Amino acid sequence: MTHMKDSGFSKAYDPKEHEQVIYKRWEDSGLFNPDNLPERHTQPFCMTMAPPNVTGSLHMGHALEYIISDVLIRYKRMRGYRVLWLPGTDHAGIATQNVVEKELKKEGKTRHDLGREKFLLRVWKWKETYGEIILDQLRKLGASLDWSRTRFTMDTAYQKAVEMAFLHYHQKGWIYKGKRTINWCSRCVTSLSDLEIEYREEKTKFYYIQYGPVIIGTVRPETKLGDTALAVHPDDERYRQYAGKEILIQSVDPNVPRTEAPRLKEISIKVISDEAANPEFGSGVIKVTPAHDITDFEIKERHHEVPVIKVIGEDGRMTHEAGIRYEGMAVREAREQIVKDLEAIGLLSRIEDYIHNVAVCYRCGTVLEPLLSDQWFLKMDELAKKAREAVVSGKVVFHPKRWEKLYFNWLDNIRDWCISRQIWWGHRIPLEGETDVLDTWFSSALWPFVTLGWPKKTKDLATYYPTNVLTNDRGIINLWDARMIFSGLEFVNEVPFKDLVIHATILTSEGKRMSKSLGTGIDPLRLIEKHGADATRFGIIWQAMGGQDIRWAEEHVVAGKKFLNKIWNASRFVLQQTENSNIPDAKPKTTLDANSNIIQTFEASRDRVTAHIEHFEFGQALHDIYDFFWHTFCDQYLENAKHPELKDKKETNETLLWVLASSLKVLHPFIPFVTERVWENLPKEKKELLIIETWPR
RNA sequence: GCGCGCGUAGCUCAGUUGGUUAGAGCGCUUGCUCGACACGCAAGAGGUCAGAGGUUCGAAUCCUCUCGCGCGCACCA
Repeated sequence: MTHMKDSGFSKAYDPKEHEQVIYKRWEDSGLFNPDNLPERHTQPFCMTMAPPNVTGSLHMGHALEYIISDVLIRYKRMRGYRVLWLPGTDHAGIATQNVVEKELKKEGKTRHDLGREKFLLRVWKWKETYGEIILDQLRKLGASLDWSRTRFTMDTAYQKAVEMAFLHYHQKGWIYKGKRTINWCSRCVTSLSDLEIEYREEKTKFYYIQYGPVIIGTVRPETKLGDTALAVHPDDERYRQYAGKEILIQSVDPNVPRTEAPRLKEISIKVISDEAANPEFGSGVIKVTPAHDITDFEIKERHHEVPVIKVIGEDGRMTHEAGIRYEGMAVREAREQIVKDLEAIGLLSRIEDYIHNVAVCYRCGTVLEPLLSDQWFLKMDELAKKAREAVVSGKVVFHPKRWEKLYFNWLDNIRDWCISRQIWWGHRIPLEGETDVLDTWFSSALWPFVTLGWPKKTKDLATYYPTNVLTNDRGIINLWDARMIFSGLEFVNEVPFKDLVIHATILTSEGKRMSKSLGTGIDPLRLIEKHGADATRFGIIWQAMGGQDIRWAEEHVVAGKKFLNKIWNASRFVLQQTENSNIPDAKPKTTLDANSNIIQTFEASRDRVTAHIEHFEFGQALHDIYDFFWHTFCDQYLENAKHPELKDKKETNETLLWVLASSLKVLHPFIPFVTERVWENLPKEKKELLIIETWPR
C-alpha cells in the first residue's frame, strides 16, 4: 500500500481537489505553447479557435465545440505533432455595441449623449473588464490553448490587417459604394447582410387593395406610398392588355392633412412585365416598391424606367416623401392609418388572416425594414468561385459531407456582400471621409491567417498555415466558414483549414434550441461546479455521436463522474497489486493467456479509438475506451488478476501497469484531469506530464 | 414548394458495406457490506426497430409511399 499512502490516494475521486491544480501545472509547464514542446514534436498541427464574442460567457455550444477541439488537440499532441491551438476573442460589432448601449440605458443615456469617442472608450473599457472572462472559463474546461498567442479582432495588428484587406479589395475594384435596398434594423440603426437575418413566423393581415382595374394583395399597405410600378408575369393572359402601359388608378391622396377626411387622387402608374410576378399567388399582379423591398429593387434594376421613392426612413418612420398625411408616423401606425383611409374611400376590397415569415435582426430580434440606402459592397462573383472550387476540389473537406449543400446553395445564389454598418464599434472603413464601420464578419473572415501574423510573413504563418481543422456549428457555415475560405485563398493563396467539422447542436431535453432569454439553457459552468470538468467533458462527448443534434441529458455527466471514480479505484488496486514494479517501457512479454488477451484486447480498442478520433467521431471513440476499461479491464481482467494463477507474477504486474498506463493515455484527451492525476502516481522513471506522453503503440 | 436529417428498450442514444438470441448509459427488479471501487459487483426484466407496401434465401439496415419532428433554401406582392 505504499504507493497509495505516499500519494494520498483516497477512496473516492474528488475532482475539486485536483482540477485547478493540474491546469496550473500544465500552464506552468509551457507545453501548450508549441515552441516549448520537446524536439520530437516535429510536424505542425494547428487549429485557430473560433473566437467567442467579448459579450458572452460560456454556453453549451461553446462547451461542446471547445471540448471536442481539445480532444483532437490533446490527441495530436500525444501523437507527436507540434500542436498549436490559438485562442482569442471577437469584438462582435453589433452584439457588443448593443450590450454597452443597454448598460448606458440604465443610466438614462444613449450613445449619442456620449458621442462617438467617449462611447468607444466605454466599449473598450467593457471589453477590458469582460473580454477575458470567457477565456478563463475555457481554462476551467481544461482547454489546452496557447495563451501566449491570444488575439483579439481589434488589437492593433489586427486593425492594420483589416485595413490592408479592405484596401486590397478596393484596389482590385471589388469594393463599391451604391444605393441599394438592403435589410435595415431600425433598432440597431444599421444595415445587415443577407446572412444576418432570421425569420420568424407572424400572424398578420393580408389586405386586398383596388388599383384601378386590378386588385393587389399585400401585408404592407403602407409601402403603397412608395409604389412606382405594377408588375405582371409576361405569360399571364389576364393582364396582357396592361403590360407595358401606363394606367390610371384611384389612390388615397397622401397630402391631405391628417385632420381632414381622406380624399381620392387619380394617379398614373406603369405596368411592367417581369417574371418575379407569380400568376399563382394572390391576384397575380404585384406592386413594385423598389425602396422597401429587395425583390422589388431587383425588378427596378431590370427595368430602369421605374423610379424609386423612399417613404420609410432609417428611424423606421414615414418620410416627407410619404406625404404630409403620414410623415413622421411609425410604420405600424402608418399601416393602420392607410388601411382606415383606404376603407373610407372604398379602395379596400377585403382583409384576410395571413401567416408568413418576417425577417428579423439576428442580434436583437427587431422586424427588419428593407430600405434604400447608401452602402459599401464587396463583389462576390470571383470570391464565391474560389470558395466553391476549394470544396469541389477537396482542398477543404466537410464532415459530415452533406453540409456542403448548404454551402454551395449560398455560393450559387450569392449577392454582393453589404460590408458597411452604421454602428460605431468596429473597424472603420479606411477611406477619407467615411464614418461607417465594417461588418464584424469581414474581420472574422481573416482570423486564421491574421492570428498567425498576416500581413507579415511570420514564422508562425509559414509553419501553421493552412491550419488543419476547424470545427463549428452549422449556423455559421456561410456567415464565417465560407468567408474564411475565400479570404484565405485571396490573401494567402491557400485555404484556411483542410477539414471542416460541423458539430452537433445541443438542444434542450425537449428538443428545442437552448435560449438564454427563455431560460432554457444549461450552464456548463454549473455542470463543472457540480460534477467537475472531466465529468462534464465526458457527458458532452458521450452524447456527441456524429453530427446529429443532441437532446441534452445530464445523466451522462453523472455517468462520467462514476467512471472517473472507477478509474481512480482501479488504479489504486493496480498500484496495490504491483508494489515495487515500474511501468515497463515496452509492451510486456507474456506467456499466460489472460495477460496476452488483455493486451490484445486493449490494442484492438486503442486502434478503434484512434480511427474514430481521426474520423472526428469523438463520441464513438469515448464509448470504445470506456467499454474496454470498465467492462474488460476492470470487470474481467482485474478480477482474474486476483486469482493465484496470475497474482504476484512478474508478467502480471507488468501487464497490469502497462495496460493501465496505456489506457490512461488513450483516455487522456477526453478526461485530461483525472488521467494526469493518476499518471502522477504511477511508478516510472523519467516520467513526463501525461499531456506530452506518446500515444500508446 | 424544393432539399437535408431524424423517428430503435421508460429516458438519452449506438447499430459500419443487409446475415446467428438488436446493443450502451441512465432508470427499474433481485441478490450481494468477499479488502480497488455501494460513484460498486453479480444476475435480470424491458424493444411488432414510426406505419404500409416492395426487393431478397434473409431488412432496423436497400426501394416506394404515408405520418410525425427538426433544419436549410425558396415563397412571404
